[in-house]
Amino acid sequence: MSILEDLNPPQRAAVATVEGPLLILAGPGSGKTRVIAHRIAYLVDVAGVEPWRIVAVTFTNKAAREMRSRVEAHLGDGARELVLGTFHAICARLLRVEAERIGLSRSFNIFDDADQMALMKRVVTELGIDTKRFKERALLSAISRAKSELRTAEECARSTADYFQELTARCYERYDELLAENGALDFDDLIMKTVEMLRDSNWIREKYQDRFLHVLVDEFQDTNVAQYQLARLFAGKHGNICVVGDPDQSIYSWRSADIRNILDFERDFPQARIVLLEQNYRSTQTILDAAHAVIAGSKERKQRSLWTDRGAGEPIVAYEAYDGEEEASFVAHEIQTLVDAGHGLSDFAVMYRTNAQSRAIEEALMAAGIPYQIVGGTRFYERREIKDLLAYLRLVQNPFDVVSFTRVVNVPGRGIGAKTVAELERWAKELEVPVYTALQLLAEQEKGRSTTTSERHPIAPRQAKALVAFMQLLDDLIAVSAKNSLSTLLDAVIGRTAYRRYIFAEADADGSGADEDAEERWANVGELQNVVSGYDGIAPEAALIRFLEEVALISDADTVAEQGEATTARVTLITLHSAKGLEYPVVFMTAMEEGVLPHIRSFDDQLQLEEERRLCYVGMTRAKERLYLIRAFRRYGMGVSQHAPPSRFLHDIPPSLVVQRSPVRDEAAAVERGPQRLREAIAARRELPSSPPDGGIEAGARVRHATFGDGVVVSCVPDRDDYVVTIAFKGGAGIKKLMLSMTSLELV
DNA sequence: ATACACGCGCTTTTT
DNA sequence: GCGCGTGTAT
Repeated sequence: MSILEDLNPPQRAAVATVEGPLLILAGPGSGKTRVIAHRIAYLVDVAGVEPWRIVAVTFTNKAAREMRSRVEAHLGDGARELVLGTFHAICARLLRVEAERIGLSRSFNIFDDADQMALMKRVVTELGIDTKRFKERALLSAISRAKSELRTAEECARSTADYFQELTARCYERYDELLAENGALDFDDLIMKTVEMLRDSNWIREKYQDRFLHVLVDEFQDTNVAQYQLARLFAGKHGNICVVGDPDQSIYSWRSADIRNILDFERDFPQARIVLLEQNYRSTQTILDAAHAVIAGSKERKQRSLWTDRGAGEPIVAYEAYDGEEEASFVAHEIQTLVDAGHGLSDFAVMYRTNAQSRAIEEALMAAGIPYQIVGGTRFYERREIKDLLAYLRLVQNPFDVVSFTRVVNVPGRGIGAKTVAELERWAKELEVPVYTALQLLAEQEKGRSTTTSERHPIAPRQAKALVAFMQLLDDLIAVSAKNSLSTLLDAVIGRTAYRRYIFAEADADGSGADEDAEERWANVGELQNVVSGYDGIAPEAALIRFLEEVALISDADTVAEQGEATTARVTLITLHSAKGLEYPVVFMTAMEEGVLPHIRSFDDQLQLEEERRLCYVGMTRAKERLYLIRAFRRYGMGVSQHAPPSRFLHDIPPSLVVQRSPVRDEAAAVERGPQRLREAIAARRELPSSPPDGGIEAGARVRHATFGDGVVVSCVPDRDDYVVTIAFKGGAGIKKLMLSMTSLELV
């Protein structure tokens, strides 16, 4: 039985326990992905289960692709028939198959974040909601939370505890109505509608329960209530449900992920077998010990351990830079040093808490000539030109999509302003028909036909003419789509709208420098044509549906270059959230400061603080060989520069695992930065009270710093919840004065 | 209808 | 320090 051969005993149990419910608690680097792939192969090869009877859910599309290719290694072409994907992708597929039976259009569009916002804007305007007090974002996320707990608008309306909830319920109802009118579903709908479908239709439920003999869910700690219900529904008949997760890596509670699912699983399936994977094959013992020290600070955590036989390895490097800029250049410099020592560029990942932090790192890497890739950030499919063209394609698939309609009805400009659109919408509402239907009526009237059957439209002749032309364009495109490849359709969109001319004409109007921008945007259009050509083998109608679906469900993490992929080697820049599930030989975690990690918005909530801690743990456990924990002494935020105290998580790491470094140790940098620090220290002394503050250190006191050695205090001033102390140190080249955090000092 | 200028609010994390 | 949205001028 070659499938079980190179597995350790718990892994083997996880693979070969075929019948009944199974909970696998898998620590970071414990070979979880491998176990799942082997398990699927085992089910097929040894237990004789047909691949199409297995449904496996992953967290990202990339994980699904990876899983499929791993299973392929065992099963060959049989892997094709597996139902394998994210919850969202699998649900979208099922809903399309069953669409007619549940009163859904088969060509529904999937609304992404921006589409949802656009729709919500309409809702709040319609309902006259004060968006100063109640943000669309907040209302949307309340609705999303409700949907992820399978609560309908009606149910929300029945139990409102305060005004915000009442408002949410009202918005929810209207928002859903608008989605339906637009022939669209949002992300949460994909899950919720599938659950409702399986719950309400005995026939459909039995069909899938009979079909799915085995259900697997990866990253179970990050599923929400609706997703868990769905998994249970799938497994409702045979009860062969296997979930894999790690409560310590639960970092998506803000997206309604619910750790309680793990506890509920044990309750819902009391006979469940539990397997613990605790041997780590990824990191050095030093990295594991440090990560463990951080996560052990978490309350209400079941004691678990993690071990490796890989040896201690390099100590962790803790680096205090002066500011964000210096932090970034340290990263660049360090990467260069390690590259010179033989590392490849793809060995490195720089991780940060917020996307905004990537900027500084990016600039430093660029200046150093180090190639990099940013995961997430401004995504390709969020570029204006791409969204425009996608909106045309979406209109072709579903002309009732008002969000896409308003986006491109006047792009490129064709004399149809907001007022005209509003007029058209009002008329449509009056006739109680969708906007697209109103447009068709208007076109007929303009052609002089059937003026008697409906009320005369209120649009001025010139605008009416423009609208008719737009509808003609749309209808032509729909005709093209019926019997041509996706490429031909996209080319038709670009050609018929003169999109290239539009891009360059817009650049001209803007003035200097914009030409490059236009070139880049046109290149993006070319890239989209490239992507689309990958769908040309598929039948025209199916190709459009599939392409739009895949684009809608694409995620940040999906854009990480896969290992062994034939691209040029690059350093990876990535958020801690997106980094989950990945590993790199060398990891830099930046901005290890109070307010960033943990993030300031989590300060007043114990549960959120715990999640920040887990986020830190996730980041640390990505590292295989070397881990850098970097912070800056002062950092810019919202226009001002402030002193940033070190992250509380750093204090949890035993000092014996860490080597402290700072620019003064790295002498070249010290010479450069010394005078600037001194200037700022003097400036600070002028602005702030100079008397020794309560709880501070008297001027003249002798202190010790881990990096700089012994020194004498020049001044000590309060700065937020710490003191900034200016100290004169005896350095090799005379006396240096530095500003430091008081917490980093020791009195001697 | 389009173009530009100013002011406000804000920044977690994303399928 | 920035992007977005609103308001005003052409």
